[in-house]
Amino acid sequence: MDNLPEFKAFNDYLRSRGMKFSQPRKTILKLFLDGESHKNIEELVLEAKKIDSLISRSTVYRTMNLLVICGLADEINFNGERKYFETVSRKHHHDHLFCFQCKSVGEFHHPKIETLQKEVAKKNKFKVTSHRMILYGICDNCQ
Amino acid sequence: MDNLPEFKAFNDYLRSRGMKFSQPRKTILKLFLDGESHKNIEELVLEAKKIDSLISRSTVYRTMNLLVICGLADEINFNGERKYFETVSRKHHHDHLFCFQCKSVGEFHHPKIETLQKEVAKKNKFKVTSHRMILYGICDNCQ
DNA sequence: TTGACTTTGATAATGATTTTCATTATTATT
DNA sequence: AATAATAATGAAAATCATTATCAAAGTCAA
Repeated sequence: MDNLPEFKAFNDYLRSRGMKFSQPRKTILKLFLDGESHKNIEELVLEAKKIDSLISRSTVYRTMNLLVICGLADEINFNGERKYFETVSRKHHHDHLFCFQCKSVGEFHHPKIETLQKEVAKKNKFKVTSHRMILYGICDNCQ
Repeated sequence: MDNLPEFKAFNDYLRSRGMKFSQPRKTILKLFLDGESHKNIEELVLEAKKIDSLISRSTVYRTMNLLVICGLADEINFNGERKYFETVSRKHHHDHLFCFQCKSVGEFHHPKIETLQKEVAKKNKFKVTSHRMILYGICDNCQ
């Protein structure tokens, strides 16, 4: 588990600024990487408490913020809903399908759309640093 | 001013459920329709107070929520930033360019992308009710 | 003018997130 | 080991945007 590239990356990041890769941080990183690829704080807190009931909500927030800062996690705001985190490193870029019914988050990737986005950016002389595309609706299961 | 279609629509909506098209509501609707096409609550409150210093933040929130419910306003969440409102009725659908520097909001429309989105939805058996696409970065001016 | 509404502003409540702070852990140095 | 320096933690308080509450004021038909 500890030999995943994210463990090394987070460890490096922390060490490089005199911070520690503590046990709570390891637990939270592990949970973040495992299972469902989109988790919100509430889910992470619940899972963390199952493993170590002493881990506090504060620490989950703090750790997730660190992961975002050091580029290992991405925040996504689905309209209105509470914010979600997803892993950055292991996946290629993708966009989202958000189901209003079951709140599940699907993913898709469409290279042609990416190309057209770049075209749009160029036409508007806009320097894109990131982009986000979300289709809202009802997923196959919920229909 | 009062003969804009939005005034008629809001008036109809309110009357139809025994509500009043009060002066504060008129002022807020006017501000919402005027000028910048993307405004957040803070901007609306400031502008409203300039016109009528008695208008409260509560009334701005309440009125904007009514406008969203009756379909005259749309809420957009740019990642992290506070939520923005935009007019629904007068514009065709479009997507957004959000500048991190000056927080300005540009718009674009690309029919081909829309087509590809529908294609993606179909492939995933996902029933789309709305979608949102935002390019984040630095606008022409700020570069 | 009365009575039955609706609207309003001020204020309190809420919910998610961040900050504070006293305590506990970790680590390097003696 | 003991110590000192610094970081991490949990609990609780603070913050921020938003929503709900409520008493007072406004509207309007009968």
